[in-house]
Amino acid sequence: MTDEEKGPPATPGAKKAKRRGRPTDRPSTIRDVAAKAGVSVATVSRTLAGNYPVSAETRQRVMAAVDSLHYVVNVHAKALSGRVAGPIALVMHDITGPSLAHVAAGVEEEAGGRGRLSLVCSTKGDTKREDDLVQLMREQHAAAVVLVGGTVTDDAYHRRMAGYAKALDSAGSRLVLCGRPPLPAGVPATVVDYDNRGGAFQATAHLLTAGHRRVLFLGGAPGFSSAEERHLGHQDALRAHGAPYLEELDTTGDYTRKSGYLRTREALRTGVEFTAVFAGSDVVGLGALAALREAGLRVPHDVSLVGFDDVPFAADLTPALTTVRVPYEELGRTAVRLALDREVGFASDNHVVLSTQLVIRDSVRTAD
Amino acid sequence: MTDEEKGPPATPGAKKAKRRGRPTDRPSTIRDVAAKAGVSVATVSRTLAGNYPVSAETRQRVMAAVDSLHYVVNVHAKALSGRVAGPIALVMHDITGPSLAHVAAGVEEEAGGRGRLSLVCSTKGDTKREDDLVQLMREQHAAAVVLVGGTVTDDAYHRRMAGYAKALDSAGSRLVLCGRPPLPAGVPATVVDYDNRGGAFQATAHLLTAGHRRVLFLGGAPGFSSAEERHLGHQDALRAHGAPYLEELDTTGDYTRKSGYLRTREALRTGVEFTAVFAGSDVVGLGALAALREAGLRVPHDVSLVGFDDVPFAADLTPALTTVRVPYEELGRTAVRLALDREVGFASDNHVVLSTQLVIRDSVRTAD
DNA sequence: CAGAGGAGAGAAAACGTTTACCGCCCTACT
DNA sequence: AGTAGGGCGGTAAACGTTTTCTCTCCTCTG
Repeated sequence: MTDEEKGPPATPGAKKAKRRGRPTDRPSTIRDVAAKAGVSVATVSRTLAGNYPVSAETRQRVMAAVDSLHYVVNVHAKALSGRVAGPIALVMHDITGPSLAHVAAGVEEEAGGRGRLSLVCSTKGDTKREDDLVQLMREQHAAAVVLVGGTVTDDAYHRRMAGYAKALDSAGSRLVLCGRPPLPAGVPATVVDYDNRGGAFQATAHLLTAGHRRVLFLGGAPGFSSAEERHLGHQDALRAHGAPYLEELDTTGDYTRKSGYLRTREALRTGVEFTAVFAGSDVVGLGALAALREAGLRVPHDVSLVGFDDVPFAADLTPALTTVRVPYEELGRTAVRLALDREVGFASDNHVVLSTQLVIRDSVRTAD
Repeated sequence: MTDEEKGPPATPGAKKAKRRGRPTDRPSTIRDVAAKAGVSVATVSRTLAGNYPVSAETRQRVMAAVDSLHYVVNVHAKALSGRVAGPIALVMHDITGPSLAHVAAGVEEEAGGRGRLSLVCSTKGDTKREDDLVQLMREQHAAAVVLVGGTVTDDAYHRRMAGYAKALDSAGSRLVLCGRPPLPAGVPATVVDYDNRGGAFQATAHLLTAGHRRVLFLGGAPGFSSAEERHLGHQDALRAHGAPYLEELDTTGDYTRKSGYLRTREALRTGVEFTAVFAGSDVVGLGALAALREAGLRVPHDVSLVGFDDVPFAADLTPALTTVRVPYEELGRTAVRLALDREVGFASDNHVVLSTQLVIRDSVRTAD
């Protein structure tokens, strides 16, 4: 599947060239260098590694040979003899989303800083492909496999993760879940999440403090833990401020612009009253904004709006969107840090929750 | 640097466990499986590869052993014996940018579809780090090293690329440049670019056709080939439509929101006349939009605006931004396709230019 | 019934490194 | 003067696969 032939053996001649003599074709090996420099392979290896005394004159001869032959060490051989650290694998739904891209950047940065390579793969939401990818990363001897992004977190999900965790553990890799709820104790995995509930609480509380009583909630899909946590946070705030919970203001859908647009338009059409909107994600907020504007309503003059995520464009909207910042890059960095510290033998937590923070811009106005 | 010890040898006990007997600790090898199944390693290998007849009963025994030992093949060993295709390396400034993320997605998709792994690394614009990364990828025996994103393309740049190309070639890797100008003939590299000049031509032509005569051009930084091409395209259109070239309308800067904002505000302040703005990139357009709005000007009612790139948020702005679509994902896909086809022995072009396309939305209005 | 041929399996040689073990030669003590 | 020890360098044994030879049975054909 994932390992194909390097190329068809093609002609018998080509095959022979591959097997027999080295006709300028194949990259040179340490043995070629040794021969050219008139030393043993051990000396070449030691010269290159620099962890063993080598006379200046020998070093020079070796280096000259290395240069003239364009020698590069073969990682696979090196890894086989045990001197290469495993890469960090990042498995996500799709790299293109603004928040996921930041997680990826965080992972890449932290991994690179520690001399690790980052492998990225996208699943497009296909569970089967996720299975394959985890298996593949096991073969790659990845130091850590970081799964990131929302999913429905039902029983099947938990069984799947436990399976991944054990399979990876047996191959010496660590499973890290990013932006996902904790796993049962005993599962060999690390979870890095952020405070969805607290963030949502702050968002709604901000609206209520500004005097709004009827807040249209554009929630995420049921079953998704992050969506449910945000929902909970919203309700917490309602309760804390003594605001009524109104079923007609509580909607669910997915985190797309379209869904935000449709739900807002529908609310407007059916005439449910509200003076503010809390969008479960910034993109949903974008849709809401469009629907509001289309209906001739101004933000924040007529209705206030709060988003969630603080994606890059949030600050560039008009009005600049008040939203909840999620430390996506930090999420990625923390994921690899925890996995790697553990690998090196440091104690590290199995479950950390990063805090979120309300960032106030121009899309909320005090209710009259 | 990039290859560190897998972990400090720590205690002598740990070291011994590593070297000597296999105390449930180290992942199991093909030999363990062979022993458990009571067959030779050759048989295990063949069973797993499935490219050689093995009796049903033997197969079953082997599979049982594989399962119970949680065996996974070691890629490094496999690669050493020549059965693993090299990964695709993507080296970019920063994964976080909306357009680069799409290139990355294209690369990942095409690579994944062909059973290749994708390595991503970011340079943060540091040339030294780019050097290191290219060297690293050479060691990794990457099938292709894709460099993407704008840079200043001076002589030093060309020398650097020629050096990379040769170094990679000697290690059996192919250098692919994405969104960069062609290299001199003879350099073993592949270049995939898109039509900056043509796109810019269309953008300005669209404005001129709508009756605008004074178009503020927010160009990119001089020295960047893409910026210069767009500049050329803009001038082509001016000439083609008999519109005057006015120096005070021709600005350069970088492709940031801030730069767009500042330059537009400056133009407004100094009172140079214009009825339309052509922003060299969508983010720059975002800045222009903000400055225009701040000055009480409406888009497109008072001034028209065209961007470049068609980043995801372009369609979500108010007004939805008319812009030039760049096929970023296609760029990524093409890069790996060309590199891989060549590897397999198919002929493939060394230089392809993808076309861009004007997408008309709501930010341009016919001039009175 | 002899011999050809095929199916199934094992032994061992690569693949390209790193490193544990040994040597050798010199220098510097006692 | 004898020898301990340090600086250099070579030999060869891993590391975990794949694959080429072999070899041994069977089965089928003439």
